[in-house]
Amino acid sequence: MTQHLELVQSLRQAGHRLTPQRESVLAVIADSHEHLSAEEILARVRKRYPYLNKSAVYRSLELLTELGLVTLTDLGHGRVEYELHRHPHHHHLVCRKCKSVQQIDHRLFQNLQKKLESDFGFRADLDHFAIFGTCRKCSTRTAKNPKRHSH
Amino acid sequence: MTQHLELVQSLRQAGHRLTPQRESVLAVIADSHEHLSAEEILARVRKRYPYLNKSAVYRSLELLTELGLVTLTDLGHGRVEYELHRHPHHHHLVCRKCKSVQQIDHRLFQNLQKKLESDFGFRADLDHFAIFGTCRKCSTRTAKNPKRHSH
DNA sequence: ACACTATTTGCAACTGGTCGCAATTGCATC
DNA sequence: GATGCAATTGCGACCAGTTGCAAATAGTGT
Ligand SMILES: [Mn+2]
Ligand SMILES: [Mn+2]
Ligand SMILES: [Zn+2]
Ligand SMILES: [Zn+2]
Repeated sequence: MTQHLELVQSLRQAGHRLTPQRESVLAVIADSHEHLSAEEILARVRKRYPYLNKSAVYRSLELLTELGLVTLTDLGHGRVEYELHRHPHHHHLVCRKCKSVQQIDHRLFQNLQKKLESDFGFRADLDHFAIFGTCRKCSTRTAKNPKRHSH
Repeated sequence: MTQHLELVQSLRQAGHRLTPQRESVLAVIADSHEHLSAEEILARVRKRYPYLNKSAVYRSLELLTELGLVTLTDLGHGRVEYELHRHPHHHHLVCRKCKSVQQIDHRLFQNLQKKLESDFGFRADLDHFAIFGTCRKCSTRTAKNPKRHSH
């Protein structure tokens, strides 16, 4: 597993320990190509490593996020979702009506990011944002026909 | 109270009822010039109107937000914070190190907002965003001197 | 291989926020 | 100003996530 080496290095470098809990949480996230909730991560880890506690999952996720290996966001599904932090990173447009989630490129945020740095000296962490609003389908549908939304 | 009329109109127009709970929640928010947590709102309302339930506060806040009278955001203080939705709206830069909160103008987001609409047909709700990162002070401090942060 | 200890884990209690449901009430109509 | 009823509230149970603390363990040194 290519992620394993990166994990060990990052942990060592910051003075943390490599525990089976952390290792297995990262493995589950690295193996998935969707956003995963903490509950889902816990369930998947337990298939291979049954003695894992809820707190350990949350604490591992927090650490992996600090180390930059994992990224999280609230996509409006009632719980936070986690994903491997791949480069270049991406963001999401979430429709409040049909709940669709669309991926967008980080480049759209680069102007804003530069302006915040030049105007305020503020270095914004803009990885994995969720922007809520109304998607094209739902805008046009409600404009002409006041019917119920669908996914 | 100038907000009262606006509330009554908005409620009626959308087929909602004017209850003392909703009225007093809005009054507390309108009287404050800071961000308030739900807990703080509950405490302030109870000074005048002691029989108010936690659920009623959250449900009133949800409705007032839908009606566009109130806006909320998570500024990283462990609970969501509410504020009267004044125009033009504003956003915040939150420093992860010193926890400082800085206000910025909505105009910084207008290019992004237009691009999302033109490229994806997505109408983004961009009122009252919180952007996390590192402020100027904390960037320069950690660059030259690896000391503890302050507020 | 063994001892040492600071870090990490498991657990249970707690917190902020949501939800289902029965009791209450705003408001429309007479 | 009384009646009727859908909208709203209060309440308690619940859910996702956090925290304090005692027990366990990764990693260092011998
Ligand atoms: Mn994503
Ligand atoms: Mn604000
Ligand atoms: Zn949509
Ligand atoms: Zn700072």
